[in-house]
Amino acid sequence: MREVRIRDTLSGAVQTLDPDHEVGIYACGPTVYSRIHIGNARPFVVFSLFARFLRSEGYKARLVVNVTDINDKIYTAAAQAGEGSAKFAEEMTAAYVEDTDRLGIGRPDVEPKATETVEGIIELIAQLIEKGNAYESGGDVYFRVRSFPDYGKLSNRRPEDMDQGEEAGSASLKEERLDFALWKSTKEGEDTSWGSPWGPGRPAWHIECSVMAEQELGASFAVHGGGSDLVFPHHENEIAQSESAGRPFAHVWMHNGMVDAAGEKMSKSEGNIFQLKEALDRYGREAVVAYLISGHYRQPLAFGELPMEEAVARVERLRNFFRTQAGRDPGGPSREQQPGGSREGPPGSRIEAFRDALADDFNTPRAMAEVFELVGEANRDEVPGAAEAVAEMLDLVGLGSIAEGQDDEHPEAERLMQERQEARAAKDFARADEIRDRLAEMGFEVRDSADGPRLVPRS
RNA sequence: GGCGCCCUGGCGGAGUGGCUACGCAGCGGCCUGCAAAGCCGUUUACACCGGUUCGAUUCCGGUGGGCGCCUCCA
Repeated sequence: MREVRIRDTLSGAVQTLDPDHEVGIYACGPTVYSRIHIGNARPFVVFSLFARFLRSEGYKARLVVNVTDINDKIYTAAAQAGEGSAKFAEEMTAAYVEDTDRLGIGRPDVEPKATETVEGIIELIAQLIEKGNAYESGGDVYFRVRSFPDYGKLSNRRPEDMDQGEEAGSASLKEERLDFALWKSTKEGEDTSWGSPWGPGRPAWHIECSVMAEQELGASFAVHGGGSDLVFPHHENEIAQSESAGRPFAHVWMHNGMVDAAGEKMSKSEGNIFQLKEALDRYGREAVVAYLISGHYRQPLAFGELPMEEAVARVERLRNFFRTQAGRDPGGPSREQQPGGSREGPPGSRIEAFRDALADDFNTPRAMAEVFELVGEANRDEVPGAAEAVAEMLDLVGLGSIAEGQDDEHPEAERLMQERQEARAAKDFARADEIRDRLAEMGFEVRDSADGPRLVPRS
């Protein structure tokens, strides 16, 4: 079991995870008011793979990714679509599950929904009112920011600095403009509503995460994650809510950087979104995952045609590696190598370095460099166990499927390839090339090698 | 205005106080009937100016540029 270090947004320092306790990870999922885009997919991939890595190291990990299915934007989007908001949210949740399923990296352990957490939310709000950290006002409930002295500690800002400018709304029910809503009374045109001590209404934005995190992971858990755009106000407010109620919150805060398009953050309000579904259709799941792990999770990641084509090319290089390895090493002499066996030779030491990189603030690009180092070594000279080692590493980052042979049987193509071999033997190259063109039309590329020709499906 | 992050070879993107990251693309070569795949090579890479140091791309200070958050947002 490796020591795993993560850079913590709250302390600004690198923190080591406690190997003796379950590593509870709560990562903020999407608000389901439209199909998710690649930017939304980044935290899903990062935290899923992080949990997978921890387990492979022998940690007990539990990953919770919520779905926020109560929100102003859902009402708006549902109305535009001419649907009931409950039905609309259900459809968008299903689309989210469908899209993320296609990434092929499994599902989080738990995926709680705000709509199923309302009871616990009301309880927490009541508790905050009782302790003087929140107040009811005209059917709404607000958090009294000044009652929490630590407010601003996560995003490193002082309430005084924020308390500038004019109050936007004229008829605010808040005591102070910094206060934020915990509960909103039902407004005209809103078609879902829950009963509460403050009248019919619904939870506001941040409170659901405080409750869901604690319900699934306990009062004090290891890692809270999400996009860096959530640091303020969302995560700051979660801390305020939970800690004011005397409930210790997350130990480490782990934030992923934004995916941006043409130098600008990709966001629904910017209108520069690229849907995950579209990316999967166009480039394939491996390329999408390979793209998302191509930069360090904390850094911004540029999206575009070029980076995606590069991801496709990387995946293709890996695929070619397995194809030649399969031809070279049919019996698999190193198949008997047990995990944890020899780590001295090239394959073993690469795996060690790969895992070291992931343990060091989940450095996926450094880890992938080890994969490509080994691929290069094994392409140059025979390295026993290389294919297995590369497969093992790729599996850890959700790319294990690349190692699985996908060359389908195709009798007609096989026959043509044989015919071409005969033509080549007879030095009838015109005929051979003609057959190659026909195979190309059928979607196959022919690669000649010392071991004979091979059919490769064109990607 | 406040807080934070970033500026690496043609492009993407790691990293380090002195040692080839890696990937993609181009060019040249090897292999091949041709091609593909693969392999080899590819000419001072670390924004600028100071400082610390035997030595800085790596630490400190400043200048310039970019980005994120401060309002819904992964």
